[in-house]
Amino acid sequence: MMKRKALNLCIAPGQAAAGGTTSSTTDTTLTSLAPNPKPHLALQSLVAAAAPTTVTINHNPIFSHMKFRTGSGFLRNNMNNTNNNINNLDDALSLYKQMVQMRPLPSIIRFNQLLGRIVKMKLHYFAVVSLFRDMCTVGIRVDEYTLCIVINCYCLLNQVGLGFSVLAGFFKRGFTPDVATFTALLKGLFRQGKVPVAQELFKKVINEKLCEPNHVMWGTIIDGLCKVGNNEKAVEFLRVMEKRRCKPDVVAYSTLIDSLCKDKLVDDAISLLYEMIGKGVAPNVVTYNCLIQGLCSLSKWKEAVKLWNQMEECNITPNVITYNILIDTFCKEGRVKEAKDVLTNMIRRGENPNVFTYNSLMDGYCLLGRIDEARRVFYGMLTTGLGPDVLSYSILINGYFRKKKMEEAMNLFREIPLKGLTPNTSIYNTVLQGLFRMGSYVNAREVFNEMQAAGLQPDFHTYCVMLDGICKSGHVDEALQLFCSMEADGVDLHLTMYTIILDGMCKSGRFNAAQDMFNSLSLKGLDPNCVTYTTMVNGLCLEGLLTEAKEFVKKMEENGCSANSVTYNVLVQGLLKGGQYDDAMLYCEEMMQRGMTLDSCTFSVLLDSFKESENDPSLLKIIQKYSRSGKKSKS
DNA sequence: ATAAGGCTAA
Repeated sequence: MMKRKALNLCIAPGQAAAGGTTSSTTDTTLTSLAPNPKPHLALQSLVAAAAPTTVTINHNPIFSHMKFRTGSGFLRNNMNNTNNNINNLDDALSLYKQMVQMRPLPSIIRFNQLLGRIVKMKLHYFAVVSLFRDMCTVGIRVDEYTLCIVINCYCLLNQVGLGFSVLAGFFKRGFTPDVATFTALLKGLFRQGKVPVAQELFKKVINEKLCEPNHVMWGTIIDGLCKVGNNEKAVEFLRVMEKRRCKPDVVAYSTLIDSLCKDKLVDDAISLLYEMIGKGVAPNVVTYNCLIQGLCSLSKWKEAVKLWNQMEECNITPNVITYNILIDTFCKEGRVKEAKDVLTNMIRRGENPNVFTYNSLMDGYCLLGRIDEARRVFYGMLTTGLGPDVLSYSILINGYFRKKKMEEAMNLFREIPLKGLTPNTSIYNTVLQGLFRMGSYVNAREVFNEMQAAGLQPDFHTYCVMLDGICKSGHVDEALQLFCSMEADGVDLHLTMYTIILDGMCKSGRFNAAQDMFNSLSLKGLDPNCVTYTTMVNGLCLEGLLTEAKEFVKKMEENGCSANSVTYNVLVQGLLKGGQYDDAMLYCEEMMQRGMTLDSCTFSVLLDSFKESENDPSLLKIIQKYSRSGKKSKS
């Protein structure tokens, strides 16, 4: 218990890193051996630029559930073998505890290995920071590697400002930050969108010769530029790299290829593939995975299969990810049969399916309404030694809700904690949406409260599902209450949320209130989008204000927001219901010119109006036109 | 022989 106190360190803003001080950089012991004798001076302005406006670190009670395994052979077995058998945080912490008590202390390398191991778990970056702090307190002499690991963790926690404060620890200890250090910082800056600071840091690295950039650093910059959505700049960097000694490697090309694919520029991505091959850089599985994923997400899976074959010809072995991409794509296209063929193929070739594989398959079955088969996959996972994860539950629960089988869905939901899994916000969102769709308003409210009681913060989706569900179950005033309390809680009120509320108001006869709210949007700095406008057009139609509705459509186009098929359908329905058949016909013609079609709802309103109007000729014209075009598109 | 870059699901 005593030791735990030493471990249970939550970072306070002022003493963020590197043993406490952040500004005592007056170390003069740096010798001329270093490329730049005073890098800290060069970096001072950047430290300020990268600093967060407010420093907040979530208090992570990682040690509160820490269970020490005692009296077993576990720790002894791990003494000589740091890297193996450490599969979870508890194991790592136990080992750490054992290590700090050893005399003499294990070398810093062993500690670094342990920290690195925790980083690779991808979940416990803050634990690494805490352990580092403890190491400093206990008096273990950390080295450059340790500090670099900590910087990386801060960056992964989106706390690049704190990462920079670790730099002070470098200077204090007489270490010189190297290319790995700066690379980690650059990654952190890009992750938080601080592109100008990243650029400045890179400039300084070059101009002041803080280190020699290598492949990893260039790769990080290219990835960073891609991730902030600046492909052009990333290409520029690639071109600069081509002219330098440090030529782009597979990673640099693949990064860019992936980014192009994600922006649907698959053709450009493929050109880049051939370009790299032409320059003698051999693509690898990752390169092909990016391209196959890019093609698949555009539903061009036949071309994806071509690339797959090309890849095989080059003797590049597909990995789990490659198989999963194909399986997932086939499932999403409703081709579970093909997906299963890929699965069989993959097992035959000795690649083990993982949870992703089975989740995709389950999703495919659910999409086809074949819930029993989905369930069989779910339980089949257990027999292969894999455990369903929270996403597996979410998929199956969603499937049951689609089948309107609320009880099965909720039983599964209740099972999650019993299996040692922790429900996350996303699964709560699934359940809430399902419950609302079932009209189970009371249960949904309960689950919403339960979620907050469990310490889960509702996210954007949660709020949208709640607001929409409450409105659609006829409790608009309550939705407004929730909306107000969200505002009071400082929730960032997104346009979508306003649109949901506006829709609720319009559909419940509170049009004037809706109009007031709509007019107030610009004061809040929100620009209505097409959905918002359409919601209001619908509101006007419901009020019988058809002239205003037509003007509204004109107005939205003037505001640079072009009406889509939904807008027109809403307007046409309104006109039909209001008996303005000639106008309805005009708008239908406009729709045809724009390549839009009447949805089934509008069409049935059209037929109703036709009957009611005792065969109005304008309506007959529309019906004929659409029947004809319907036949044409079928043939 | 301990640190830094690319690909799967939502």
